[in-house]
Amino acid sequence: MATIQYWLMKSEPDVYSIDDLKRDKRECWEGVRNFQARNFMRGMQVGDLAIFYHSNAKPPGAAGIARIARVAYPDSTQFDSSSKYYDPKSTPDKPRWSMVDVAFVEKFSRMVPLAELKSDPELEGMRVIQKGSRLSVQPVEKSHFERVIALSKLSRGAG
DNA sequence: GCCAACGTTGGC
DNA sequence: GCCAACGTTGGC
Repeated sequence: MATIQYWLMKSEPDVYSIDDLKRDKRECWEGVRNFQARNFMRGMQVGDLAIFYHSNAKPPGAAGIARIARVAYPDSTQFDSSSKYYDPKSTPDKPRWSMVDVAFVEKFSRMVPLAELKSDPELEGMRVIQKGSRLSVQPVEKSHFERVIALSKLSRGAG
């Protein structure tokens, strides 16, 4: 059995939240328009786990867990001129952008705010807590992934 | 709303 | 290939 990889995927909850994924159970992760983030998605395997992160939220933070349900395939919105994700430089025979499908795993009983991720010594070096980090899809170390889950199970201030 | 960070584009 | 201009992300 292959070792699974761990990821963090950002979404603005006003656009698509962990509650939306809980309702939908499974959804395609459309709209990634950054090459580095796209390349990370192309490295994902079915069964990989991702922290579902709420960006541009009050407060921003880790909101739950999703599982990769389908490996990367062309993002159809890039060919749709009515979509805000339309990319006129992309053609169906040479698609620029990919997406994966993600499935709902869990919504944290307590979302872990970014400020708390930043203040946790065990999460030192995690990409999402670095100043100016804009990457919307990023790999996460297993120890960091497990630590975020552990934090979600603590009541604030406990421990 | 502000603005720092940083990715992309395009002129040269 | 350089780099300035521009657009976007995203915390605060």
